[in-house]
Amino acid sequence: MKDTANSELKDILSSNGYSLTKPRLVVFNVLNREEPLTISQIIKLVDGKIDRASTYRTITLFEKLGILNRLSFGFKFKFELSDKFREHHHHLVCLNCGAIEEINEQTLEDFIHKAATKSGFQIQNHQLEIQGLCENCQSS
Amino acid sequence: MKDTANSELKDILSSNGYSLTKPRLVVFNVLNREEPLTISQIIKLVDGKIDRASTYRTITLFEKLGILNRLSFGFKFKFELSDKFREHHHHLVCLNCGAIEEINEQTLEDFIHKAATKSGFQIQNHQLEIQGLCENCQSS
DNA sequence: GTGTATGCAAACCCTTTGCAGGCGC
DNA sequence: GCGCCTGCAAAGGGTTTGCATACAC
Repeated sequence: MKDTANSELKDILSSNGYSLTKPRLVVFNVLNREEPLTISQIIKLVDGKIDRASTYRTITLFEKLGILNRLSFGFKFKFELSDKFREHHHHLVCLNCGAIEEINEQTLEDFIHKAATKSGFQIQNHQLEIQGLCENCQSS
Repeated sequence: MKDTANSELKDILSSNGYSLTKPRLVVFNVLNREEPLTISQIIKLVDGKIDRASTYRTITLFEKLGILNRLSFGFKFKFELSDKFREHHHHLVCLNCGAIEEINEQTLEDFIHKAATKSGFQIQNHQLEIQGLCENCQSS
């Protein structure tokens, strides 16, 4: 699975004229293991291995190539690998404990597409984030 | 309509122990007239009238009091007045010309609530953003 | 070997904070 | 009149950029 992901990454890079370098691999592997991360979390996780500036440049490039998605979590942006590497999904974010749960509902997806198409719009991408209280935090 | 909005604003402020001051009115009026704005757009629009620091403080306060919502638009946050002042809706953002269209579909809302509740989650808020091409830009 | 990517360091910009004076109630 | 709010200016962080060296192909 990991190997598949790495060769997929290499394909995307080289078909766009970029090479697979150490910083790019390091950032990719961090994102491949963890839940959505803020830039500063990514910088901390790769600290000592690669320079901050390279981390920023890599994230910018990955976003341009559609390798990762930028999500808004409350008042911060977080990044996670795109649908090319992970199944398409949305997030339930608990406002109390910060837990992040994924939801994946085909009927919901269909509805979103239907609603947008109705306005003559041609969908390329969408994000849905839901905030509230998870089951554990409702009782407290 | 504008007057209604202004008195509604005053109510929210005073019932929370805050007063209606010039900077707060200026920022509110800018948001009441325009489509979603980034912080730097807001700062530019109120430049000369109020200080940057006050703009930041006002936006922070408004967000805390639920007067405005923070939205993620691509790689920036934008702000617009909350459901208290505008009907609840979502956005269709054109990736080519940047046009922002609003959609408002009750069935979609119901579906989002149903999908989240299924996981035992108690919804408090949600955001949906859809990117693609608007009707005009599809032909070019 | 050639051209791109990295690391380093400095510059830049956005945002926050402390404080004295001014304004809302 | 009292206490909160603003403007100013400075500090603090996060992000970007230029350039010489190192690496990928």
